[in-house]
Amino acid sequence: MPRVSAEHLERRRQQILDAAQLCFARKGFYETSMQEIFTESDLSAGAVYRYFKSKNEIIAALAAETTVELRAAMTRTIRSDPLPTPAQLVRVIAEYVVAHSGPDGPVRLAPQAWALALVHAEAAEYVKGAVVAMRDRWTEYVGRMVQVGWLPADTDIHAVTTAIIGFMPGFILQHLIIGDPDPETLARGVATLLPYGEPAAQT
Amino acid sequence: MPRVSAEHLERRRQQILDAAQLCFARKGFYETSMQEIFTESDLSAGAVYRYFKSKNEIIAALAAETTVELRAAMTRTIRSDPLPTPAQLVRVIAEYVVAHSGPDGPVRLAPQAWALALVHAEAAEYVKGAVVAMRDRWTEYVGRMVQVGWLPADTDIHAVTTAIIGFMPGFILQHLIIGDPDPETLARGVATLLPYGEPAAQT
Amino acid sequence: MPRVSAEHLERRRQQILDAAQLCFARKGFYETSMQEIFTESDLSAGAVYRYFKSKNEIIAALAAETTVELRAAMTRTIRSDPLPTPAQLVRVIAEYVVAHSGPDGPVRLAPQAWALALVHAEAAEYVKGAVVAMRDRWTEYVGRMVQVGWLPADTDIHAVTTAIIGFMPGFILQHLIIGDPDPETLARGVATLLPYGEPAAQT
Amino acid sequence: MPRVSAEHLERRRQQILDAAQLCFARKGFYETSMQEIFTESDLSAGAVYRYFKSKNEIIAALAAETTVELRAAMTRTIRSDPLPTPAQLVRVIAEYVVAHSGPDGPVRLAPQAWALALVHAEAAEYVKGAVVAMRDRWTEYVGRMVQVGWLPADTDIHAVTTAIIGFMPGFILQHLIIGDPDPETLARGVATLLPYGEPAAQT
DNA sequence: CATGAATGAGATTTCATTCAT
DNA sequence: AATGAATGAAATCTCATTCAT
Repeated sequence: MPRVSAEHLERRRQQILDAAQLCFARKGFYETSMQEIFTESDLSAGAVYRYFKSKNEIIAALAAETTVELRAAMTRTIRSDPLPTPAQLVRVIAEYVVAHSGPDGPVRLAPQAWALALVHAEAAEYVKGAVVAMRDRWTEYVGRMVQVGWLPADTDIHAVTTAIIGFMPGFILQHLIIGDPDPETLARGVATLLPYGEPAAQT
Repeated sequence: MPRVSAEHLERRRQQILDAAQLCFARKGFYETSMQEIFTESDLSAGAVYRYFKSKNEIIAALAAETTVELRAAMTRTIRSDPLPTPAQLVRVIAEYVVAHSGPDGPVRLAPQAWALALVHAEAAEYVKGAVVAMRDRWTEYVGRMVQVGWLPADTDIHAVTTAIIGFMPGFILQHLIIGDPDPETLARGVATLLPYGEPAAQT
Repeated sequence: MPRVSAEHLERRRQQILDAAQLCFARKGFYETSMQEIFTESDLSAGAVYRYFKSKNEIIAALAAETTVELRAAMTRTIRSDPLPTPAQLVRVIAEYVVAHSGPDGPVRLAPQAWALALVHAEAAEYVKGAVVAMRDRWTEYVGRMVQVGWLPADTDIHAVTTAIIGFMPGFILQHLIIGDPDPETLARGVATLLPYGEPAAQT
Repeated sequence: MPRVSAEHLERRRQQILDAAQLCFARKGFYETSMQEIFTESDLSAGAVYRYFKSKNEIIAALAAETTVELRAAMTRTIRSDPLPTPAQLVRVIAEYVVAHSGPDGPVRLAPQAWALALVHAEAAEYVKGAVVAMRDRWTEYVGRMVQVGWLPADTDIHAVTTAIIGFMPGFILQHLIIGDPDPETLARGVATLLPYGEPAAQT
């Protein structure tokens, strides 16, 4: 069926990425064979290889695409008015994480991408890109914390970002590995530590 | 009536684990072949397989052992007197991380172990064990924060632990993937957020 | 009632053969993919397969056609008057070889066709046909050598042909593989061995 | 069965090369799959790959080894006393060729190696080496032809070598592709062309 | 106890060919 | 007539593991 539309091509690409994401979330990059991706995507080997030159290229495309949505959610949240408290922000994030951490969920790819970055020079590049992009959102947020007076005017924004960003991987790992914490708990903990804007905090 | 002493056996085991740790830190669990472990350990295939039934068993043994030292450092620190501030504590941790993040360093195994846990049911067990053990240290620390009055008496210790523990994976990932942050910066950021015990904090 | 003219069909066929010849000369029959032929010929897969049933059919068509031109050159030369000396004849051949041995040149197909003939029964047929046709020219030439008295009247023409024909593959292989000999050198060597008609030969 | 002797290793290597030679002679380099070599050699994939890093390495080893014997035969012949006539020399060669041209014979590798050299840069190196080594024997022979007075003292030995060497590939190709000529015929043809030392030649 | 040669299933990728549009 | 997306068999090579010596 040649002469197909650009949409058709894009749909196929997405079909492959969707299948790969499910497989990778379930079994990881290494233990997922290409054969499983063929099966899951209902496509033949040749078809998949028409859209992606290699397994690594699929991984790269997924890594690039996966964090986009989470970043967008963060951007929306930190730009809302009034500025959300840290507890409110991490709650949004944590809820996103919980919602996308099912057995097939894309959040499960994050730790795998981090691990891959340590071992694969090319992967390191794009994973780093995704992490830096995410950190930029946090930097923006910390900047606004200063603006609203929650942090002193002379705050080292970079330093605070370095610290505060940890809430996110901290929650992801606890949720995925231990399983227990819920957004509510995390938000309560953050509210205790950083009681900005709380009614009667830090007497 | 063993021909060789128990020490000998233990020495061999450690020799293999040391070699494996170097290899895994460099290339990851999957891209390290057993052959590389044989070479790095100066042992033959048969010898290695006498001490470990499979590659997975080596991975398991390493994943179980890797965080031992870091946990010990944490325990020492949080039990020291007077109680270190959060900034002081994360600085100790971050310095340990930096010191053990070289191309061969055991800290590089941590993200790989996290990823493995998501994909391998058996691994999930012992990685979870290590993470829980680590979290127990943080729980102890948060408890002491309440004791010294940095946090209210009615603090939800579990919730605060869930939040504060994030500083550690946050720093590990930033350091390993982006490369830039140093313990000094992290400590400054934490001190800004949690200025307990700081000379002239939060006027 | 064909929609397109016979010329059109023939033109397409030739377009494909030309492209294939370039590809095969560069990379050989096996390492040339059909895709490369599609690209080189600016035709689609479907189009090429309309004119040739298979890759083997393209190879066959080319192998059959490649030596046509060289045979024609030989025919012209050996029928010229006066009869060229062996040295003169091989010089003509060698010059043709050199002129058509560029990275794309059709002469590069000859050794590949010889190799193919050893391995592929069908190919063996038409390669043999081409070789026999070429040998017929040499037989004709040797016959004329006898006629002009360079060889005894009772010469075993078949035997001499068997021997003298070797100058051609000898030169082709040396030229393609080693690269050095030039027509001049070959002609001088042949003139030394077979000094018929040379001004002051073989005192 | 570790700790095996060097002979054992050498035997295995040869076992693989022997199997490969049979396969390649029958089906050619490209149409022989590694699986066929495994089967023919009664070895597993892993075993073969312990001795040769790749299929190309097997081809290379064979190409290097195959002409050794023929070269040795030539050397013996051209150094014998009295100096053989060209007809005698080519007869020896042709007999060797016929004896080793069976369906499995190593001579069948020669045209394949020539073709490979045109297409594979690395192969070009060692095939060229083999061809040059062979040509060196002919150069030596032509030198001796001059010494015994069959050729003038001022003969361009290189040029004559370039020409005379052709008898060999000429016979190989005719024998393998057409099938008919026998050493006897070739020798008669050469004797007619180059009647040195013949009882009553060239009246 | 130690060795390391051997196994063989399985991984990724390619490619000639087909056929719906 | 032409397109080119899709097929799926097959190819090369790797690697955890075993066991005769």
